[in-house]
Amino acid sequence: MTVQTRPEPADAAGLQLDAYLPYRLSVASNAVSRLIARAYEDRFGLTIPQWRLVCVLAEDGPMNQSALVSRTGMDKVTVSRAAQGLTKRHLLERSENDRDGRSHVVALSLEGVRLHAEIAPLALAYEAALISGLDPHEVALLKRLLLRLQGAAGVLAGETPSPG
Amino acid sequence: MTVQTRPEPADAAGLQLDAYLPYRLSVASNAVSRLIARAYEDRFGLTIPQWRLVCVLAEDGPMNQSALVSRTGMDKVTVSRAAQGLTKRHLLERSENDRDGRSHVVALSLEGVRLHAEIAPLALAYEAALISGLDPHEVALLKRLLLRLQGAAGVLAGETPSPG
DNA sequence: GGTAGATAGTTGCATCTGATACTATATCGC
DNA sequence: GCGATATAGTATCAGATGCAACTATCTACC
Repeated sequence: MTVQTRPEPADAAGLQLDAYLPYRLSVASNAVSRLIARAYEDRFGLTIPQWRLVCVLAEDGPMNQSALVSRTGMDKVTVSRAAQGLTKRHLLERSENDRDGRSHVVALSLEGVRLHAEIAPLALAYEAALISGLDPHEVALLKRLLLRLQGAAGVLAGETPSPG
Repeated sequence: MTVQTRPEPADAAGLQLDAYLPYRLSVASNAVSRLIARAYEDRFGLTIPQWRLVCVLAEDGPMNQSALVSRTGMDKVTVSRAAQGLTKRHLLERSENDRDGRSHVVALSLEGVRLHAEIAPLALAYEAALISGLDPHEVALLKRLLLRLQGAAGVLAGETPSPG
């Protein structure tokens, strides 16, 4: 019953895992994410979702959680939990939104701003190390292509096309 | 205490999440993975790790699990569980390795080969849809860059540099 | 040839993740 | 204003993931 498939069936001849884009993408992303996640976790006790919230709030200023959801593309549950964790550490502050009793406005605290300023150079250093030796315009193209893939995946999944 | 950070601290000025490569990579990979995972799960009841094992075994023929680990880069626990799931569905067969009592040789069953031949065209169609409209040599470059990033991440994480 | 350390693979556990269900508030239509 | 529906956010549960510990076997060295 066991089959020695050196020569694979004709139908499947075109498929090689190593050259399969979703595979390459996933493996590369996992490697990079693991690296980054470990750095933030070990040195600052931050998860990736938490770090993303900090970044967005530092860039764009206070907003409510649903704005964070659409801004980061993360699940609302993920955002909620990340915000809770950060609030517990007083890196975030949540104030009542008097225009809408359901939502709260989330903002970085002074300490949160300080942490962001501390991590940002490290984050940039990691990026620089990852792309060292690459042509800058190759990097730009890479980012464009990633956005493109993200958009295509969203469309194929039946989402309303938002990115790309 | 709450801080309105429209103009961010100078240190962090260079960091924009949207342009941050690890972020772009993660978001794109998640979007693509979700799409693919759902397709395989819904239509064939396969997880991504299971599908990878099927691919590798179809390409390279029978091998033991540790070979699958190094070939796919997945954790040995992930490989073990994926192999168990596939074996339960009789898509895989495991035979004793008389040269080494610890390991078993894992091979696709006839049914597994059939399933692979059935899914492969779908997998290729997804890839084609994702990259439609892209210049083929851009795609080639993309794959090269992803390998490069994977290798750089591994090196930075202190692994012995294997890929790239 | 027997013991120490390496390797193959599994199990247990702690964590992360996302889908679903739920509460509270807001908005729309009448 | 009042009821139906939508939205903000949280809680709960199921599944995936990976690390660490474990068992079994193999290899090396004395």
